[in-house]
Amino acid sequence: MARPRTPLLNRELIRETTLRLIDTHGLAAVSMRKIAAELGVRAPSLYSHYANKDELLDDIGDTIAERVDVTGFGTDDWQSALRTWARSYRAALAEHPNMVPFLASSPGNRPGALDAADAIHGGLTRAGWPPRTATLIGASVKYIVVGSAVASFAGGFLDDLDTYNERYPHLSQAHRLRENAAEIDAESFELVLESFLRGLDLQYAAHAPDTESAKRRTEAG
Amino acid sequence: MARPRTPLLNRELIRETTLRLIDTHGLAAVSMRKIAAELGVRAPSLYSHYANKDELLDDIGDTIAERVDVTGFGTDDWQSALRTWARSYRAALAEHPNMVPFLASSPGNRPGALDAADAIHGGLTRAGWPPRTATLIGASVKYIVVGSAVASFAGGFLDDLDTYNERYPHLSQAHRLRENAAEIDAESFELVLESFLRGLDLQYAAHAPDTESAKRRTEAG
DNA sequence: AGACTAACCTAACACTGTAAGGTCGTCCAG
DNA sequence: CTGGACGACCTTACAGTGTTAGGTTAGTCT
Repeated sequence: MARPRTPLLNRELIRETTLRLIDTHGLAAVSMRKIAAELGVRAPSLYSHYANKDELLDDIGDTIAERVDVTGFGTDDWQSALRTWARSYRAALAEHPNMVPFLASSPGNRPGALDAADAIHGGLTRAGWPPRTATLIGASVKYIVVGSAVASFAGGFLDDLDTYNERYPHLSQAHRLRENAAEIDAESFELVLESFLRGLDLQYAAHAPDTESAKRRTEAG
Repeated sequence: MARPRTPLLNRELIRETTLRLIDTHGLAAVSMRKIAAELGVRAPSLYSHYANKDELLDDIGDTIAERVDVTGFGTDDWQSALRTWARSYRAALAEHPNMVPFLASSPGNRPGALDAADAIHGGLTRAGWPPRTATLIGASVKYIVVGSAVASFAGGFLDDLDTYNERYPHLSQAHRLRENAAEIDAESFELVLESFLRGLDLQYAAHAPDTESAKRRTEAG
């Protein structure tokens, strides 16, 4: 075969096929040859559409990052906006857990990420946070989201639970993991996010005293 | 050469050489052949000491994890213990940033991690937290630490800063990154950790009312 | 002394990402 | 309508990967 009448491949098709393979078989098990095979094609043909494997993975990463919602920073109060951002961010990562290691270790300078960072920083400063603090808050929430995705219980924890119950008595209560690991992950994420926001709210009064939240806190204290 | 008079290799030597190579050249650039070359030996010889590459990397991960300090859970109050744990954990990861992607994606069932989890869980329950909540708090702090290591600003962010200043006005203040990226990472980590602990403290009264912290909060409220 | 094991070696396998260059279909300029 | 450029596939091949098999010899144990 040489050039086919109608193209067999395009970026979207390659992207979706690859993501499906990653989701089902894991990141490490996916090679250019296997992607090509799944598409009924030979590996070098993929290079007509992507310069190399990293560019393909980056592109997949971009499509995942598109589902992150930062619109709240234009409309809602800063706490709600952070919540919306964090939850949609976590949901996007949790949808493709096998991509998380790649997303986490690739530098954070994908195009959408900068738009998002700008929206977040703008929203927080408009809400009264000093620019430097806005940067720190943005990084903090990112830590929480990425940490919850990377250090997930669900991402393989204990294989033979029974042996541990004797050796680690304090953990016995925490077990029956694996079945409810996803639940623990979800609850931990909510706990750390909400506790962080509450702790942050206490600090808000000092920075932006002319707001609802600050007033509430001042009256209460 | 066959078997040498005195062994050229041992696990510690291999481990430290490999870690040094990872620290200086990055995880991806380190292969069994390069490790062997650095040791004046051929790659297959390494398999006399480690079953495979993952076992070697796991061993390195264990030595890094040994520097995590969970002794506070036996002596200090729960907040101080969490702080000590989180900071020493972060410091251990920050010492070898190139190992973080591997540590993060490898399952959390290394031997030391279970001892640590047991100590943490035990300390929190003794302090009055319900077992389930203790699990969630442990996971939360882990998220913060791992997230701060993985999503680090210092781990390569912006390459050409100048172009961004025009396109992303809200970020302009956040810049001069790269040079003070490590500083932002450190401050963000402290912010998220301390805010989380403060938010958590508010919740403490409801669970364990007979403690100093709860009393303080009750009197204040 | 003889057997066994340990620690190195060489050679080789299957696999990886990717470069070079061939073939032919499509499209556009003259 | 034709010629050339380009695009999308192909085969072939290269360097590098983790790892296995099997050889050789030094040290250790009976």
